[in-house]
Amino acid sequence: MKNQKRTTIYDIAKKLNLNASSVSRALSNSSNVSEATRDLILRTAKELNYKQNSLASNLRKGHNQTIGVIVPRINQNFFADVIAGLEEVTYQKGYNLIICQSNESYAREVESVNTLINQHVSCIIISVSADFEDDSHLRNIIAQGIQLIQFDRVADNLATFKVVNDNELASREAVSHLIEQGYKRIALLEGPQNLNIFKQRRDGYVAALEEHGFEVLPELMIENAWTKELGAVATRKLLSMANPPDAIFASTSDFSALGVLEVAHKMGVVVPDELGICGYSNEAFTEITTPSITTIDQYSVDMGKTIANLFFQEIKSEDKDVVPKIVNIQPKLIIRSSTLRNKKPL
Amino acid sequence: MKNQKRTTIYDIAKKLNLNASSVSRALSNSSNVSEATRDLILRTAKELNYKQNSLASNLRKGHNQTIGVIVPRINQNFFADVIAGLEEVTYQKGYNLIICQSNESYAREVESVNTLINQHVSCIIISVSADFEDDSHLRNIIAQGIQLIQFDRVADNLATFKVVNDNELASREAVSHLIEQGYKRIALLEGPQNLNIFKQRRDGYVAALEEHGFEVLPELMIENAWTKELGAVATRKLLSMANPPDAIFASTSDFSALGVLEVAHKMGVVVPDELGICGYSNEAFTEITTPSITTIDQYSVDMGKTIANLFFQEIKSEDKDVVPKIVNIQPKLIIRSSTLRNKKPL
DNA sequence: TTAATAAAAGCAATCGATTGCTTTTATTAA
DNA sequence: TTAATAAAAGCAATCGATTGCTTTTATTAA
Repeated sequence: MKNQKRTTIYDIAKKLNLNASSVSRALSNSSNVSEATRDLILRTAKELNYKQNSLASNLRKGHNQTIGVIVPRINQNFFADVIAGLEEVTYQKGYNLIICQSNESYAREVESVNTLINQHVSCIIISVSADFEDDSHLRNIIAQGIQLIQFDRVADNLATFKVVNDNELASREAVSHLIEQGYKRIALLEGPQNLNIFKQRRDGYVAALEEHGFEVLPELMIENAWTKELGAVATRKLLSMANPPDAIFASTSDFSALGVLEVAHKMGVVVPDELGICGYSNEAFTEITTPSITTIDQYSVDMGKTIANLFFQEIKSEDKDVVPKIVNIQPKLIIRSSTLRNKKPL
Repeated sequence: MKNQKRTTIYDIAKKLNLNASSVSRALSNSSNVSEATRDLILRTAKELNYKQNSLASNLRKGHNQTIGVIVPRINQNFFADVIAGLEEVTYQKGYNLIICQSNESYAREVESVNTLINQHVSCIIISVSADFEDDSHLRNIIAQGIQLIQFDRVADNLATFKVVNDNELASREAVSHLIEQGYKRIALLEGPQNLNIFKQRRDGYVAALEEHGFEVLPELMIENAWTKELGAVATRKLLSMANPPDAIFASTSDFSALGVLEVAHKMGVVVPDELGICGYSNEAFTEITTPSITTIDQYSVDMGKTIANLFFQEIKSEDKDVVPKIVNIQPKLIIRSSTLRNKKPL
């Protein structure tokens, strides 16, 4: 059973007393084969259970119908959704996806890039790891003549195609909403600032506060409160302050927001009356917590589709050098109970 | 920039006035190259930014360090977790994953199988689609000399390596738990019976009832209540019966269980006092609903690792024909508030 | 019926890396 | 210093499909 020989075009050619080139042409449905021999070849191919060897074909043709994807974690909802969206489109076009996860490790990200270069993929789609250091590996992708599309977490200094969410806008809208609901002291839970998405969310937070004439208070901005646990820790600290915040924007994730909610419950702080909570990502669970959590939808599956379409429609089809382009997807604030309180007169 | 030539071993050989075979041997670190020339070659390779062409290498060597994966949906938590587990192990071994989603369509599953055969992957890991029809495409994988591992949703009649959960046991434990909590009329929400996992869960349900001397009532077994919406519809119907159930086991998914919970809330049925609810899969949200939902953990990430290890340790290493083996993973009943009521004396 | 043209099929090189075998070079033994 | 041996390097075929070019066969025009 093992290592048995597969049927090749030579087997078919031999059986029919033809040349392999005719078999190849018949199978690829190109010209210069008579109707009769084509039929014969196709029938024989089926009979011998012939399957093309894509390795050989791709090697000869000099391109590979494969796209590489590198994400921090495959089983994080946002990335799983993006990948599902990507697959949906690439499948239609007959392309395969090779998927790697960096596990938030820069070293592993670099290794994955190298593997994908070796595989001669025609495009690499990447969202960088949390401990992203420098972009030399990304530059190497371009140097090897492979298309590069960055998404979500992108390296700012590198001019490539990018598909991102307008994190600053979303953040600004979320904070503005909190202000409109009458919250006065709004805390921010932040992610690592070496990732541009978190910088942008902070920028949006600051912009909204300033826009409404609020003071920006460093003591209300907690770095690295990414997970549920860290969100909980940060909340405990914030709510124990002499002058505690009356709203917390967990700009890192909904998981962080969930940590906030649980601590509030435990400390007997009523949400949304005494504390407003806003998360980020529109995870499925935000709809079913008590109260449900206000959050930001990133249209992740659509983002995947957008990325794939960008490749097929704008990058691949062009022979001339294409000008890198940034697609900015408008995220949407989903207002739920955790921030909806009747506005009290001032 | 486009279609530029990459550095090959011939470029290196030419530059150093050597033969390509020496370059190849130096790069693969095999014998018959002097220390001096090896160093020279490695230095030059780095200098010219040489990257191996895996297509050519794999074609020549006759095997491909790639594993194909086909799942119904990439962004369904269970499958995303399994894939993450797979990737974790295959990455360590220098293997790549090509990932396809069937979108629960049999036709697409067949197509994906063919693509992966063409890619000459060394193994295909599959969980079949909901409208699985027959296993000829799977037999074809074997006929082409490619290893096949089925997981979770498997084709029973085909003897291959399989990694599954003991669905019957899990189901029996869940129903037994409900009975122990004093529930008397336990309804079952079922999935399509052409998938063996759902058949097994039904079997476990029936077995538990019979074990405890309960009657099996067909009117309490609702087919095709897979999603949250269908779970809600089924619940509405069940709770409107003259003699409604006092517990619902949503054996299809936690989403279905969530549908049950929401309808119960709306109809003013108190959970767990008047209605016990048990789901399946241990989705993240089951922990944070009110009340939290009793469910079954499938150890999905571990399952992925188990599958990958099976390939590397038992299948790949053996040269003799290996005997297919079924690995049965013990799922775990996670008891939460939705089924915990104080047992009332009969 | 012959010549001109078009269609069909074959030839051979190619994509890039690998590897069994042979030849050349370097090292050790006689 | 020469012969025997070992190490290093080169030669050439190979993996399977593709494709520009040439040759053969079939078709149409003269």
